[in-house]
Amino acid sequence: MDEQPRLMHSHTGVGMAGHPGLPQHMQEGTGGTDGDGRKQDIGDILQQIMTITDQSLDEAQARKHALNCHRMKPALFNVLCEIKEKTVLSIRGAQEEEPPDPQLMRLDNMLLAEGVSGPEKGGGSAAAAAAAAASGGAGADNSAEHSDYRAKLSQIRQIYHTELEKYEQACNEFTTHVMNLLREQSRTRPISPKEIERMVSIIHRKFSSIQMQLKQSTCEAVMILRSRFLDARRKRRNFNKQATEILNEYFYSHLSNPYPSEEAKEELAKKCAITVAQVSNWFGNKRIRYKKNIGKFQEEANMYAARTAVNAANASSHGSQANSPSTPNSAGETGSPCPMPSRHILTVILSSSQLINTLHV
DNA sequence: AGGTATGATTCACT
DNA sequence: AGTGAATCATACCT
Repeated sequence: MDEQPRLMHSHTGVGMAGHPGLPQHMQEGTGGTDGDGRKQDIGDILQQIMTITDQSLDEAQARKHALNCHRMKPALFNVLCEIKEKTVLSIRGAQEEEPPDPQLMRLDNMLLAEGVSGPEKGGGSAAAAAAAAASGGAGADNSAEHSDYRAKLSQIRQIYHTELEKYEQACNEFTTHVMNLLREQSRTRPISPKEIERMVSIIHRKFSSIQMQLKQSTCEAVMILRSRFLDARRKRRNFNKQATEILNEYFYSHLSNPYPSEEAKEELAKKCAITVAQVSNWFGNKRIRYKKNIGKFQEEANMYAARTAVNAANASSHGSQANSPSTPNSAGETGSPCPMPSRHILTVILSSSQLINTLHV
């Protein structure tokens, strides 16, 4: 039992000499007239604590109760809390109150912008709308894709919120559990409310780092979704054969001036089931590629010229109009209807189209 | 796998 | 705003 005075000494030593801000009740104990009596009290308590594990459960329970009711218990408790505060906990204290994490803020902003967090938007995210506008207006095929996009986005949103709720619930449950545990333990070991508070903040920090991971993976999922659904370049599909033929037919029948008017573009777009912007793109590409390599397109040009001629001949023989979009045609177009036998038309048009081709360099 | 075709994008120009 | 030119990124073909 000679360990007891040593313990005593160490506690009083650290608490009083090393820490001038010690509570009044303990300061009195150092040199007061009843100092010996209080020393005796504390020694008594400590001895009871040291031997409590050797006792039977009932005995220990009774002793615990007796200890809790001891008149010196609150004082000892306070001192031990304070010592703990000034030694172990003060080291961790420095890293508290960190500023809001910029990365977390970025993630939050992005989730908000994409419509994952925050209030649900009825018409999809702003990003989706912007992407739709950028890709040349609302095409007929676009709307289907966007509804698919929205469905997938809301799926992500739902998962995100479910997980977030789960984490929050788990965090609250765990915090309550730990707080109860610490409160319970604070009866037998020195745990100050401040320490409980600190523990709670540690738990919250841990859980918020898990939340950050969730946010990060949600952001990644949204990015992948966006790139898959909204980046038109990635989603490039060749126009169907019929659409290409309609466009080519127009192009080669207006080879001298392959610049469809706005109305003509709209008509072509309608016929081909593509957007006006796509028609413009197509003509832009076609003009430049044709000009760059006329030789390569010669055969194609002849083929379409012939086809247009046949159409024209058929149309004239049936007394009806040709089936091509109305356009501001310039003089000398190859596809103008004329009352000639189709065979003659064919040869004339073939040669005229070749002539135009050669002039068009 | 590599080459070619093709639709989209970007930028400069008018 | 419309266009030409260059370029990108994917689809398609061999």
